[in-house]
Amino acid sequence: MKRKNCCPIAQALGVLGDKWSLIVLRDVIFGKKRHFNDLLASPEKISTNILANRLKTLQEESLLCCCVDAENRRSKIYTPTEKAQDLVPVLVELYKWGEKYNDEVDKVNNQSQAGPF
Amino acid sequence: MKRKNCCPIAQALGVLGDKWSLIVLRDVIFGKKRHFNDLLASPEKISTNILANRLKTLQEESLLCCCVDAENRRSKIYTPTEKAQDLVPVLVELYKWGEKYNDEVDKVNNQSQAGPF
DNA sequence: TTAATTCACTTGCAAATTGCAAGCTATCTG
DNA sequence: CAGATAGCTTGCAATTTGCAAGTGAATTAA
Repeated sequence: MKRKNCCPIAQALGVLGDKWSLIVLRDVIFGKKRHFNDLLASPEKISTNILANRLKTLQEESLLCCCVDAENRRSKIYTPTEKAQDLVPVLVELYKWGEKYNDEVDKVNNQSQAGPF
Repeated sequence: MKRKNCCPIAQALGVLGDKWSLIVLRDVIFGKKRHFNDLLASPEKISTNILANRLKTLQEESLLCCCVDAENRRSKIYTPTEKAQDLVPVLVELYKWGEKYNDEVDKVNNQSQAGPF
């Protein structure tokens, strides 16, 4: 989605406003995951074609860089750029908000359903 | 997207991780827009069916509440809840990131294209 | 040295979501 | 009563997503 001449929030969402980009960046930045299969293994269960597509677009947006593992040439190493590291405050605020509100939803759900789920 | 038993970032993105939800919230929170047509008029050009759908889901997520305008009964007033107001830090960090990086892209684009765009 | 395994994808296809245009209903204004 | 207006809804094509299976090169195991 092109968002020329828009406010910075809209411009940021043009890159990050989808279901998976920030999950991948979370794993690369906080989880220090570096390989395709590491990222596949996250509990959110991204599928292989979507992950491949996100890795491509995140490289195009200069958020990730990719190099071949010197010790295992079939393996690629994805690392976050400074531009990606600068998303840490966004991820932290999202974390705090999610923690505050979505855990409350879980509490309510848990209260209405007896049993240890 | 259901994200039970996930990290707070994934839970937050389950609600906010799409192209339009945070744009609508930006307009309601910062732009103080309160009516359907105000929200339609944003430069990002959301379409009517998508806006109606977002307003519905944002109400279901307790991010917006809706009441009928007492002075004009065909008009509805959408207001942000405290849960939505608590997204201000997220929006601010997104704004700062977008300002830092996407304006740079504009600069580069403008340099390569002569003329006052 | 050959066979199986692993890594990082790619492909095919069905389902869901998005975007555009048009229409619709209730209310309000002249 | 005739538009105009606010807030949608509907239809439909295009794009995106999600699942499963397959591919090819590199590596490891027998």
